[in-house]
Amino acid sequence: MARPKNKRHIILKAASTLFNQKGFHLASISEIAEEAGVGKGTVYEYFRSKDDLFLEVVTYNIQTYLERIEKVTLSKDAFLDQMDAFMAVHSEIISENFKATGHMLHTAASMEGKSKAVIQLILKNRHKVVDLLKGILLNGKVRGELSIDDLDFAADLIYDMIHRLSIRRCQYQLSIDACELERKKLMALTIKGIEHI
Amino acid sequence: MARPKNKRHIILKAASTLFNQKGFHLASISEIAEEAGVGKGTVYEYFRSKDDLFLEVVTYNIQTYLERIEKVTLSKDAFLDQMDAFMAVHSEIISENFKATGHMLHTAASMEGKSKAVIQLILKNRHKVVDLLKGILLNGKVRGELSIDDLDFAADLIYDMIHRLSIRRCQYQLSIDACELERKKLMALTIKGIEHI
Amino acid sequence: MARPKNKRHIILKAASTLFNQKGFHLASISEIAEEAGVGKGTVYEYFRSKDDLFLEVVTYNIQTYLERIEKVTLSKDAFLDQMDAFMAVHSEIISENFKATGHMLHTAASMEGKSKAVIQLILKNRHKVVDLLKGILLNGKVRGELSIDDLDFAADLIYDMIHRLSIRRCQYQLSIDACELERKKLMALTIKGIEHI
Amino acid sequence: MARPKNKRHIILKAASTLFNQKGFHLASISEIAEEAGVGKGTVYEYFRSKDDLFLEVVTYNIQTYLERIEKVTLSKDAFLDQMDAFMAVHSEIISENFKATGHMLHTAASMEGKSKAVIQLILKNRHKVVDLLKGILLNGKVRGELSIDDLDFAADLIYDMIHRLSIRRCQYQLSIDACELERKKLMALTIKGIEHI
DNA sequence: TATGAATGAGAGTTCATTCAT
DNA sequence: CATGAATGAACTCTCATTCAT
Repeated sequence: MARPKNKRHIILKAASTLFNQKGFHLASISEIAEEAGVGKGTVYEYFRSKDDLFLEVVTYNIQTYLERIEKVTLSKDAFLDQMDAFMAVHSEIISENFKATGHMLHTAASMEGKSKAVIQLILKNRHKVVDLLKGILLNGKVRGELSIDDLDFAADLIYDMIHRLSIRRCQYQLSIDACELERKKLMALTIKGIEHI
Repeated sequence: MARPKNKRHIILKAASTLFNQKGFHLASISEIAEEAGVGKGTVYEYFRSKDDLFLEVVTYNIQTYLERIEKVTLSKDAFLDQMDAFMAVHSEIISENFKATGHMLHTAASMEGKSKAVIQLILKNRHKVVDLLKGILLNGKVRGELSIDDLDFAADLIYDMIHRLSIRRCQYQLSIDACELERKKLMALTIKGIEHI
Repeated sequence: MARPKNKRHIILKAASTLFNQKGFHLASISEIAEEAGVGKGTVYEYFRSKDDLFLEVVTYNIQTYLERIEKVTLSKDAFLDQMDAFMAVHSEIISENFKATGHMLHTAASMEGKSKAVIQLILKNRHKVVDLLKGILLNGKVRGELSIDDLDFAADLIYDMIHRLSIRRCQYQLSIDACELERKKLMALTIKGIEHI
Repeated sequence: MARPKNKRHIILKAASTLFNQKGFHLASISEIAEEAGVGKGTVYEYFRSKDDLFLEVVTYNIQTYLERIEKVTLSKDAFLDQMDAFMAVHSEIISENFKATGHMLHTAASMEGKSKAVIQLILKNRHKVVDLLKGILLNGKVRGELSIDDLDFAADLIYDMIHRLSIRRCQYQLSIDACELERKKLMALTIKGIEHI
């Protein structure tokens, strides 16, 4: 079980890289196998089909995402440090997985059967992340750095804002400065409201 | 020139429907032709290639989007009515074009050559819509229903919020009630800020 | 019958030009119609099919060839002048119709049904030209410029030599000088024999 | 690498047969695959494209031609025997590859890019064969069976004569007798000159 | 277990031909 | 007569998947 696991992982990484670079349809099994340094047939030893491989890639990326974001945010104490860390990691991951993410969100429905599994995965992941964010906000409240009542809604909303900012950074290729500016405005706004800007 | 225009339009609609239902790669020319009730070759009488057809579909949908949203929002006077109308139409259109929209945003980069045209189209469209939204906000300010200074930033942000809400409605298949609730919270928040909720 | 004949002729010329430029398969009816300045359907008013059109082009070119070569050679008196004229015109025409000629000779068999007509045409044409050449040789003999007995064989052979030289000029893109040199050697040789060179 | 070479060769032969029978455009990859007894996709495992396959067929046939002609002519001693052998083999090969040969000579120009490679191949081949022929003539001279000075020219010319005779045999479907008669006259003539016939 | 040669369904695209106008 | 929009058969080529080794 030592080697298999390893090879499986190598293929998973290669697939993730290529789904990310070219999207689901334009990434071929041949390329993935080559990228992984294994034979084409070997891919089918570990994954039933291309759809299956894709599903596993999404699963893998989500797990990795959660692990990275948990590790980084929990290593900070202050509310704002945690928020910054969260945003930085989220943005970084979105950037790394941009095309694959886009794909998995938008054409999942056309995968028939497997799609529901993908959607379920994403929803479950979202809940976990929003929960994590809620913990950060609660921490801020406890530490007196923030005064919000509806933490559920706030967490959900802030997650969306952060996600959208990360997506836009990729889609419109925002410069780092532009990104930072938006980020600050965004933070101020979510806390104070538009009227105070 | 009497019929041609008509048939071109029929193919465009069929293509839009199928790109929407299955995404770019899974919607085949054969299917599009069948959906349009024409022969496969006829598609190529009106569009140079599948990529070209896709570009035209995006162009067409964006034009339609702008026309619909302008027409509806300009038929209202009060700020909040305009905002409601904007959100309703945007959400409706996103719902109708969900997959095609997703596709055009996420795999455009892999279309080589045509991709830039698609991205340009989308950016130009975004600017127009954000401008329209700024007009609505300005109207609210003029009417004393709203007091915001940085209209540019506010318009941009609100557009994203609305868009994200619309996307989520499709992705997570939110119920109408859940949607409405989020919408109201969103409106309140963008105006008052999280702290006031 | 005034207009039709004219339009038919225009299409024939256009088809000849394009079959010549691109060969049978790569010259499309659309292009031919465009080159002729008529509608695609019009081609089918005058010719049953593409194969039929091709057959008529070959017929037309052969007739033109015969007319040109007769006219030019009969305008000279001296044997060598006639020979030079013959070679010049033959070479010129081969050059003009290179691809179409090549095509009609080599893939005719794959045209099924029509092929036999084409081959018959070419054979009949060959006999006529060889006869014409025989006349020239006879003239030379009568004028005492040449002493050959087996005129039939000589004419046949010389025709082939001239034809091959013309073909090579096209295939290997011989310079005019190289061509002229070969031509002179050829003339000398056919008359005197290799041993005398 | 044991089997592959073999399958590649089978496909090459099948392609050669069909290009020969129907010409480049009318021989489809499906047919070639069927003739070779393999799947359509298999052809593309061994050859990048139809153009590539065609180029390889031409290369292969030229190599085979050279090998056969060298082997046969070098197995004779007497000048006339060598000449006879040369003519017989050349004629036989032309007959076998008639349409493909015709095609490669006449529509090569329309193959864009690959055409130059084909033309280069043919020219190189011609030089090799003419050299071989020159060797035969030299042999005849050395043995006192022939007295020619300009061997280069003679070899070139004789090659053309032989080629043309072979081509005519196919084009006009000459009977073996007619062919033999022409051949003898041709031999006599090239050596003695028309005037001596 | 690992491989890659073999496959064929299906993709996008072209074009000779037809026919309503 | 003249047209060109419409068609679909047939083409080249790709690629997910299988299976003998």
